[in-house]
Amino acid sequence: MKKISSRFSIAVHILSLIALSPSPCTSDFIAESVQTNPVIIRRIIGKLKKAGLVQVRAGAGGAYLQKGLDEITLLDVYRAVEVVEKDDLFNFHDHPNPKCPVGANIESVFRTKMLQAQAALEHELAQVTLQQLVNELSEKSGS
Amino acid sequence: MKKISSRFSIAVHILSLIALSPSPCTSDFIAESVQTNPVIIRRIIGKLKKAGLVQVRAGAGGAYLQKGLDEITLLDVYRAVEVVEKDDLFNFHDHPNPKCPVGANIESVFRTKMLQAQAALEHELAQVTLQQLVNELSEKSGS
DNA sequence: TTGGTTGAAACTAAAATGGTTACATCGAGA
DNA sequence: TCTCGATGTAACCATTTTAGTTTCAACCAA
Repeated sequence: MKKISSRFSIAVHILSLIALSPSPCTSDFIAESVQTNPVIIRRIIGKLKKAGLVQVRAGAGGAYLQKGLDEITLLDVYRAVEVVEKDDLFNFHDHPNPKCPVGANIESVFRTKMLQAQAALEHELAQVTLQQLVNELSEKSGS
Repeated sequence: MKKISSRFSIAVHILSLIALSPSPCTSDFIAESVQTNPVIIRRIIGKLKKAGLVQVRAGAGGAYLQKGLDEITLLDVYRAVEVVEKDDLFNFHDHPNPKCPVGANIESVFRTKMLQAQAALEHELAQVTLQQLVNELSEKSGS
């Protein structure tokens, strides 16, 4: 395949950093923790902003959470960074031959199964809030 | 992201075709139902063969199932076509900064959650056998 | 022996990703 | 008000993956 983009993991990293850092989080500061280019960070923050998860102080600099940590789930982040379009994790091959009994019906049958699998994945993501994640992070860095 | 390769859906198509077709399934015949190039089909059949799911008559032509329909799950197929490496659906960004409390620990915390989500997806795939899928296909094409 | 088939290599085109540079714009503080 | 740092984009580039195509040697059954 291809894996799910690292945008997702970077976005989670960014949000955790904003949540835990007392100082204002500029894209430069965040880029140093993620170890990538500040533009990459800004691009992802842009998506998080569009999803209403964070807010950015233009000019002054720094990103801030727009919701409580326990109001943001991993699914929200996953959706925000457009890891996949809704209901579209699995690629289907285009236009099977409709004259063939298998080709004519495989799509709808297979798609149903795939939607179930995808729903299971998303359900799992929806179970985890950033609050839980940050708590675990704090425990680890504390010990 | 990127979506999960259509190899997966094509592989399922191929196996269903083999299961349902009375005549021998050559890559040309299959390619016509899938509506793609025969070489694409052979490449995927090669992977299914490596996974022990099908067997091919070299020279003569035609692919045949090597296991019972109820012994093959969608997870088997998913793994066979190497949709993703094991435990690797989600991409993690490389080398976060270990000097940062978040960067140092985000990977292990996040990865745990991702493995759970991936396990949920794979569990769902493991629930569906080709037998079920073929049954549903038959019902549809019969009606 | 011949014809149809597989298996594999080599190549192409398109798309997605991650990364980089450059720059206009904004806004808070001196 | 001016300046400096930060954001938001656009434009580019290299790499990887995918899907598709052509070509051809090897194989085997009739």
